[in-house]
Amino acid sequence: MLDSSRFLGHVIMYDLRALRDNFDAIREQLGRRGADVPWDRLRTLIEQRRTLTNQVEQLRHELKKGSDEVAKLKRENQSADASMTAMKDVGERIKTIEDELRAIEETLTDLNLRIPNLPHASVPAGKDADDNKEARRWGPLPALRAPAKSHWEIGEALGILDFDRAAKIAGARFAVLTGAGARLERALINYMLDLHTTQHGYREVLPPFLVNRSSMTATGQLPKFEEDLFRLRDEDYFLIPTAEVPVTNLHRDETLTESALPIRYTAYTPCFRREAGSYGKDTRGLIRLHQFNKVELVSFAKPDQSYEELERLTGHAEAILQGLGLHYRVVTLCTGDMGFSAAKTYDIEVWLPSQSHYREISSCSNFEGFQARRAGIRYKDASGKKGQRTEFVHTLNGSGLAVGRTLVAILENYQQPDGSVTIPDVLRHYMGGMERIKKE
RNA sequence: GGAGAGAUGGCCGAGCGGUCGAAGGCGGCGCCCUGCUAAGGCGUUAUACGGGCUUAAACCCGUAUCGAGGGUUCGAAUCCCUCUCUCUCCGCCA
Repeated sequence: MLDSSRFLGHVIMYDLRALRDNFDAIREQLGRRGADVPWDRLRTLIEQRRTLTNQVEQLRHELKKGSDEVAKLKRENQSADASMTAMKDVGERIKTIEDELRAIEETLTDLNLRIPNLPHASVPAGKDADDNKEARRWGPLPALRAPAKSHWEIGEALGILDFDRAAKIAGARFAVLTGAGARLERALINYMLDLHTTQHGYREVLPPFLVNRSSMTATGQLPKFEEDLFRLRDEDYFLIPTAEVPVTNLHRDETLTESALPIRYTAYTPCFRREAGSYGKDTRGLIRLHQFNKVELVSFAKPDQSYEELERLTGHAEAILQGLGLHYRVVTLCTGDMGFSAAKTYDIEVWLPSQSHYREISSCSNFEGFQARRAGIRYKDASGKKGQRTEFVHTLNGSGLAVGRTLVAILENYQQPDGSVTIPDVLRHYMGGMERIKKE
């Protein structure tokens, strides 16, 4: 099996040739995105690498010729001392240049891995979330018969959410679900997985929740965002921040068969995030936790079909909310608000009555070839005919959905004046027929 | 955790210091033969990067790649070191 520890070698996000040929165009496009890339240094390094590579290849050619000469002379029982001395010198020159080259490639690779993806042409330009464009809304705003309570008020009153004990056993930003709350979370997971596998054509995956450094690098979490991740102290394992990481890496360093595309996976996993830098934000409730559950959708698609696939995948995530009867809207993220690896992203935002706000419950992105290049995921047609190129696939993923936030939306949108919560129809058989959650 | 074995092309498998990008087989592709099929014959069959070239293909030249990274040597698939992974046995464990 191939090992992608070779990341610090030659597999690089931006193909250096493409980067060199389109340097100014890329620089300009990423500038609008707010990328902090040391462009001039990058350009210098690329040129240096090119020069040194040429030199070293020429010398190696010389060395090869010389060594063959030595072999020939020895076979003929002639003295090869002169050639050997000359080649020793060539060998040393090669080594010197190689050392230089190695240092340059190391910095170059590191810089390169920190360059974000190029936004797709259809992405609106903008600085932050305020510049995102609403694409559509679904369903009516819920008409509540009393002032909306927050989900933590509802949940604690019902005895199904316990933040005090979560703080005791773990700390801030953790939650304990009990009784009908725990069951509702489980029901949601099953409902989502069942819908995606039976109606939307995804294959279910249950991946590892810890992954290695290569996997994190492939999907773009590393090297730039290590501080967002939980990492084991004694071994180089990271807790996954999303199932995107293990599931996309399923096909790392593989060449897929063209006719098999698109390949679609869905996975339930817990997700772990340090949430460094979000102090003071969403400190109460289930919205922002160090550990939360998510059902993820991942797709590997042919480049000319990936935007179609993005629409489809987003629709699959929306279908969950529609099934649950929850009002939501879809927004197209602007250049400044997109994640590092994405070329285009739709956020699905569900309505939360207690905040009178839409809150993100899913994020669906097309990464185009960005992750595929880092991860070495290619495809070709299986005919065995000559002349076909193996190309990088496009990868996509989206939450389908964030389970905890879905539970929040249910508690808040289906709360009743008496403090109970009605369970949406589609979940009832997963809840053993329960129709509403009442105080026990 | 302890002891041992191993990693070579799409697959199987040889090679253990030069003539090796790598024998042989299988598979794939092309042509031939054959009424069809089967069998058979001949040939061909890795990838990446750089250059020849102003665009694309073809072709040619160069370099790299035998799990990964370093080292020894004029020369490494072959020798040495480190790491990763796989397998077997023992221990531990859900």
